[in-house]
Amino acid sequence: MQKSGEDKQSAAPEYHVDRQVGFFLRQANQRHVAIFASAIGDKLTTTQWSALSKLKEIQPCSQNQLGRETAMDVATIKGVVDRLVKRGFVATAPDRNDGRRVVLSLTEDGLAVIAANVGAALVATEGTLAPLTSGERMIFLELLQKIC
Amino acid sequence: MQKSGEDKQSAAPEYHVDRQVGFFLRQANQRHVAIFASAIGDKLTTTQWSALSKLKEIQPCSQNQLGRETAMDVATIKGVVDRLVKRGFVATAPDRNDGRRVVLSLTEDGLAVIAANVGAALVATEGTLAPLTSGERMIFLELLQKIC
DNA sequence: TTAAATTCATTCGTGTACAAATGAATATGA
DNA sequence: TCATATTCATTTGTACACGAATGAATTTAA
Repeated sequence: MQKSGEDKQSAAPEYHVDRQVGFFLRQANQRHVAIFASAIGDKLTTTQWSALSKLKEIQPCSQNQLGRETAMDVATIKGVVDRLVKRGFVATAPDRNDGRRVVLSLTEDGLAVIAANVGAALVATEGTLAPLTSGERMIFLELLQKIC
Repeated sequence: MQKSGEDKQSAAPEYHVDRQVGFFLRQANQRHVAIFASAIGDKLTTTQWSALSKLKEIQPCSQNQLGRETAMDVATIKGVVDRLVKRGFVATAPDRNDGRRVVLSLTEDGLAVIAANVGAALVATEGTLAPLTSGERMIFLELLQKIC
């Protein structure tokens, strides 16, 4: 007896990696990162841009909190923040009320890079969604959010 | 005069990173990688699985070709293949007709891990798409492919 | 209040991901 | 044929991404 759902004559069940969501998600992300890199003018990565933009919204805040808000691991956000500090976009200071925390804030230069690149960031978003009509974009974004 | 499209009273134009496609794509991919990791039984990453599965389809082939078929950089596919060779899933051999190439093929163990994990890979796909109805899944996959 | 649990930041190790440079081998065209 | 271009694989350097472990600081609950 054959299990239902398998091919007749016990042919190998078909499996194609290149038809799985994961395969597409990885590539879609790769494409967006590439588009973003070519659109942005100050050598900022997508994650660095996320950290800067989010920090502008919620500053001052701790490193781990910024990581949580941007979906980055503690180890990941540390590296990202370190590089932004090194470039002078983010400033760190000890928290008076909590000896564990490092308080992050944007510097003048940090605010300036953000202002200078918001347009490019929007261009990157536009470029990534370019293959879709405006109707498709709305549907896509809605469904994409559901699987986050 | 104000540029059309901006807010009245020269309020700062709104920009939210956490509403951009890139932000969602990164997270969706992260979630899928996590689901895949917990579903798979042999400590295989999503990229390693892609390489193994694709190699089964097109073997024997060169390293760079496998990279192209799986959307991996030459440097990336090298690292992935090296780890698979080290674990005994992939075998390498010099190409008689082309002195530059390294011919890749699956070993017995390689074929075995694939067979042992196809089910888990499908479970991972299912888990990633779980928040969507079957109708939504079809639409989502179609649109996702368009932006790859 | 004090012991246990939690949070914060850091570090280590492994694994993608890609730009750029290199050298060897092959393919192309004048 | 022979110089040019292309392809292949490798290496270096930088940047995410996360598990796991550590130690210090703060919270909590008994």
